[in-house]
Amino acid sequence: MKGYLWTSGLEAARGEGSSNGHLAPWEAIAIDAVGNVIEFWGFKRNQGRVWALLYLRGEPLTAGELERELELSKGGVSMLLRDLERWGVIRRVRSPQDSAWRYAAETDLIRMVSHVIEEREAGFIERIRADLAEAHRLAMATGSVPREHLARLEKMATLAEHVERALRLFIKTARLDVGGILGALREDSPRS
Amino acid sequence: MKGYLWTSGLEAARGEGSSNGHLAPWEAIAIDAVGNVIEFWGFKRNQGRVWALLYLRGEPLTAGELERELELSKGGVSMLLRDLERWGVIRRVRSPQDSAWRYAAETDLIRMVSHVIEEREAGFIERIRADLAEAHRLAMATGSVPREHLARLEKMATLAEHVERALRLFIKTARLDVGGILGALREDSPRS
DNA sequence: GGTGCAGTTCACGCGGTCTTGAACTATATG
DNA sequence: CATATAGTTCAAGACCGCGTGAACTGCACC
Repeated sequence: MKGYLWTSGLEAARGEGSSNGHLAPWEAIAIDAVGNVIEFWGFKRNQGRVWALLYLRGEPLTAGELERELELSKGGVSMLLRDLERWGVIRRVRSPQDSAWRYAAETDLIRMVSHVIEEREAGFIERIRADLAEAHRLAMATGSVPREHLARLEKMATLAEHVERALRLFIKTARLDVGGILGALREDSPRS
Repeated sequence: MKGYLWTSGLEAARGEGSSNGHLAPWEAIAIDAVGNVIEFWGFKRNQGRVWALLYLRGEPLTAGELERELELSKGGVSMLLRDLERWGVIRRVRSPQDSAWRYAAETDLIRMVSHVIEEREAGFIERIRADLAEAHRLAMATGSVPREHLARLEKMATLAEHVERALRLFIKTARLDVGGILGALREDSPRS
């Protein structure tokens, strides 16, 4: 399994073929670890795995390669790449003579996560607030709602506000904290 | 964390007339809102709903009442109460002459959430770290792994550390922040 | 126009999670 | 001890999201 029709000049230099369709064991482990983290954060596991592979390899890969290495379907890869690109975590690069797109990992995975979570959470909180407000309105309109019941509802709303604040603060600090190591992920010394 | 798109509680409450026991529309909305939050945090939606009803009502309810009001099954209520009680968010109280237990909401919902999340996250991070370490070990043992690949793997590990730190910090601050309003949930001041 | 390949879209099926409902245990009461 | 009611457990099934694979589009080159 050495010769590839589709990888002619570019890869020839790194002859040792580890990419015949299954990952090196250590890669598999690391990639799955990232997949788990990403899943924990509410994304798809395979989104994380795709990013991880691209990042670990360092060089842009084609959709076909991702498909083979990660054992995913064509359609699946397409959708995953779509999402990742829209979120700005991977970059589409046109390869010189090859007719296929290639994808490269951006280093700001975290910024994506925090950004998307921030948006998601914004809409989320928004809805909660709206619902609680509506509940309050209805309760008032009803008229016959005991005073302390209303009071508890109001307290609930303030609780929501506080939780919201805590969440926002977290995202902000996470951004800052992690932002500090963005440089660490970046290729500071491209000596290859 | 799968459903950050739920059908708005506003309509949900109006749809099905009142075949339920006697859950006021405004209660339904507020309760569902809490359920959504709780679900967002990785728990079961109905755990949040149960707590919310108990909290809003202010007085202890029996399992049967919960079953009726929230339209849940007997078995389901049993399991939900079990979890909630173990986490210390509700309290089992013996009622004077009635032969059934009653359950009352504790006010430290958040402490539970942060506590459980903390534990969950601790084990989670632990495993990620172990996985990455293992990947690194394997990669080293393999011998033929390019240096920059190894370097990226290491960077990944440090990223993980930073994320971990950010998470811990979040939980801590959330605890503190929310702790401040525990008093607000308690039965003293009607207004925030 | 035709062939081949890259990429996209989407209905379906699989797998995992939550809920149900019934069988079971526990406890009280006459 | 028989009966009733409260509470628990668990297999079966409802439910839902994800990935698959096939049909489709688009593009390039012959």
